[in-house]
Amino acid sequence: MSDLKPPSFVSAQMVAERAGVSRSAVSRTFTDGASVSEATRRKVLEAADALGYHVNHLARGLRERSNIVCLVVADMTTPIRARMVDVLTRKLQASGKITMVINTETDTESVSAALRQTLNYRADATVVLSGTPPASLIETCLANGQQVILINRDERLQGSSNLGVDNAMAGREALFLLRRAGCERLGLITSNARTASLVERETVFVQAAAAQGLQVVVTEAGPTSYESGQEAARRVFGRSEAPDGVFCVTDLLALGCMDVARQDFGLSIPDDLCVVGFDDIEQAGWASYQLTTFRQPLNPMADEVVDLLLQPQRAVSERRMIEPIPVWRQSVRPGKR
Amino acid sequence: MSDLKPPSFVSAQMVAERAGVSRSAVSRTFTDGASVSEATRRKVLEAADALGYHVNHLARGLRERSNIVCLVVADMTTPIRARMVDVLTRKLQASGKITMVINTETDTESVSAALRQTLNYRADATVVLSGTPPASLIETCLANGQQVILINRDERLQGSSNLGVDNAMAGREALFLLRRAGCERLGLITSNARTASLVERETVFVQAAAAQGLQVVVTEAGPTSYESGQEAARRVFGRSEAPDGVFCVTDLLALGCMDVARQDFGLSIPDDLCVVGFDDIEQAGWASYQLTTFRQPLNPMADEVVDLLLQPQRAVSERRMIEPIPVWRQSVRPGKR
DNA sequence: CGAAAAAATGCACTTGTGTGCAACCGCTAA
DNA sequence: TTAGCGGTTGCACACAAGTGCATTTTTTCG
Repeated sequence: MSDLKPPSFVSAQMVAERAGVSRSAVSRTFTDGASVSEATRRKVLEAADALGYHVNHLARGLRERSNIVCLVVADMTTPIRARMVDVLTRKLQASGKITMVINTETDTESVSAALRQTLNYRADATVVLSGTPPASLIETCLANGQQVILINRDERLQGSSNLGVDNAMAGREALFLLRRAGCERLGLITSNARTASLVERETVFVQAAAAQGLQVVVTEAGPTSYESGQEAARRVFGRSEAPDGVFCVTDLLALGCMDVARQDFGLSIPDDLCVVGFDDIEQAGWASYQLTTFRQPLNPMADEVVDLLLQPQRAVSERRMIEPIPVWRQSVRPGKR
Repeated sequence: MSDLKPPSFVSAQMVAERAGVSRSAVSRTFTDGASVSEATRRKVLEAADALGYHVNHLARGLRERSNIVCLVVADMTTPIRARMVDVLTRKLQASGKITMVINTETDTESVSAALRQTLNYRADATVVLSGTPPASLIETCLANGQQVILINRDERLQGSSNLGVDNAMAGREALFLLRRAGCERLGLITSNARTASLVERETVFVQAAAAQGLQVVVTEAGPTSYESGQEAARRVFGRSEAPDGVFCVTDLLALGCMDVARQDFGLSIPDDLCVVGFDDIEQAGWASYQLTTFRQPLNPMADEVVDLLLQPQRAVSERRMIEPIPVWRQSVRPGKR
C-alpha cells in the first residue's frame, strides 16, 4: 500500500480524467478567451483544485514565448547591484515575466557561459548588468530571436539595446560642485574595474578640470568596494599636496574614502575636504556619511527595460540614456570656504 | 526578399537537416554517454555551431527534472538578503541548477502567489527566504513532488525542510557580552516585522536577563531597517534611565541606533554605550561602526541547501540548525568599565 | 572470407501544453 | 419538420527534446 514512486507533477491529462472531460477542455479552461461552457469549466476547476493542478508554463513556452527573462549579473552584494536586481525583478514580474538570475564573474568567459545558459532556457530576453559579452555571442542571441539589453555597458554593440545613465553629465557636475565649494586641489578615486561607465566619469571629470586649467590627481584602487576607497584614501591623503575636493566614481569608494580621511587623517568633511560620489546607495544617506552624490534613477531605468521588452521589433540596436539626479547632502560645502 | 517573420530559436530538427542526419543523432550528440560515431558527431557539432543551436532545457525538463530552483524572497535590498541570494545562486549554479527569483512581499497572499508560480514553472524545489507560506500550499507543492526549503522561518511546517541559525544561542551570548562589559541597564531594539527568528532572539535575551534578575527595556520600531534603528534610538535614549547596553536583533537596526546615539545624544561607543548586532553585514565592519555582532554563516547554509536538494527523498520534514559565529569588534568593551 | 559481435542509426513513442478543424448539440425560424 | 446557426467539444497535430527497440552498418575474430 506504500507509494514507491515519488510523486510527480499533476498534468492536464489527470485533471481531464477526474473531471470526465477531454484534455482540450482543461486546456481551454485555463486559456483566456477560449470557448468552454460554464458547466465544464466548473467541473475542471473543481478537479484541478482537488488534485492541486498548475499549468506547466515550460510546456506552454514550448510553442511560443517563454516569458522568461534572464538577468546576467556579477557583484550582487554591492548595494547598487542589489537594488537593480530588486527593481528589475519587481517590474518584470509586474509585466508578466519571470526572472532567471545568472550570477557570474565579469570576465568574458564567464559572461559567455551565462549567455549560453540564457539560450538554453529560451529566454525571451537577456539583461546584462555586468561584464561585456563578445559581439559574436550577441549575434547568436539575436539569430535565435532573443533580445539582448545591456545596462551601463557603454561599448556600443550592434543589435543589442543599450541603456545607461549619462556619466558625462555626472563628471561635469561633480567638477562644478567641487569648484563652487572653492576646492583648489582636485582628486579622483576610481577602481581598477575600468568599466566603460567608470572610465567615462573619470575622463569627463579630468578633461573638464583641464579646461579650467586644473590638474587632477587620479588614484586607482582595487575592485569597486569600500575597502578600495579606504586604500585609495590612504595613498592620497598621505602626500604633501593632498586634494581638498575628491570625486569618487562610486559611492562605496566614497564612503571608504570618507572614513579614512576622517579617522586616519583627522580631516573634517566638508570643511577640510569635499567628497562627491555616484550611485546614491542607501548608505550614502546614513547619518555618518551624508554623501552628496548622483542617483541612478533605477525605477525609470527598469521601466525602460520593460518598455524595450514589450516592443521587441523596434528595439533592435536602440540606445537610451537617462540623466542621473544630483542628490545634495552634507559632504560638499554649499559655497566657497 | 525580406524575412517577415521574426527569427525564432533554432531547433534540433534544423541542425539535423543541415547536417544530413536524423534528429536523434543530434540529440545523442548532446547527450552524455549516448552512442554516436565520431564522424556524425563532428557533422552535427559543425552544423550546430553554424546555426547557433542550443539545447532547449525547457523541453528537456518536460520529461523529468527541470533543474530549476525558485527563490522566494522579499526585501532584496537588505544587505543580508542580498548576500543570501548571491551565495545561493552561486552554489546552486555550481551544482547544475538554475535559479528563478520571485520577488515578493512578506504577506501570506503574496507568498502564496509566489509559490504557485513556482509550481507553474515546475521547479524541482523552492527556497523560501521571506514570509511564511500557508501549510496547505506547502502540501500542494509536496503533492507535486516539489521540495520546499524554508530558511530562518522557524514555524515548523509538516513536510518542508527547515534550515536556520541558532537564534537562542545569539540571544544568550549577546547578554553575556553586555554583562561582561559591565552593562547594568539593558535594552533591546527590534522591528515590528516579528519574524520567528527576531522574536526568538528577543525572548531568549529577555528571559536570560530575567534569570539574572535584570529587566530589559524593549523597543519596537518599524520595519527592519537603518531608519527604524534611528527611530528606536531616539525613543530609547531620550528617557531618564537610558540603557548602557543594547542588543539590536539586526545589524541594520544597530547601525541606525549607533549613529543616533553618537550624533544626537553625544554618547561614546563603547564607553557610554555597548551595542551588539546580528547578521554581520558588510557595513558592520566599516570603520565608522566596528560593530560586534553574530555572523550568519551563509556559505555553510547554502551548502546545506544544496545538500538537501541532492537527496530529496531523505530530506522530507528535516530540520537543520547552524550556529552563528560571534564577531568581535569595537562596539562592546572587552571587560568591565 | 564469412559469421558473429558491436556500434551506429532511425523510427516511433513519450513528456504537457495550445489550437485548427471538423463534428456535434441544442435551439430558433421558416 | 428541417435547415441554419452559434456555441461546445474532441481529435489530432505541433512544439523540442530523450530513449527503447529494431534495423542497418561496421568491426572483429576465427
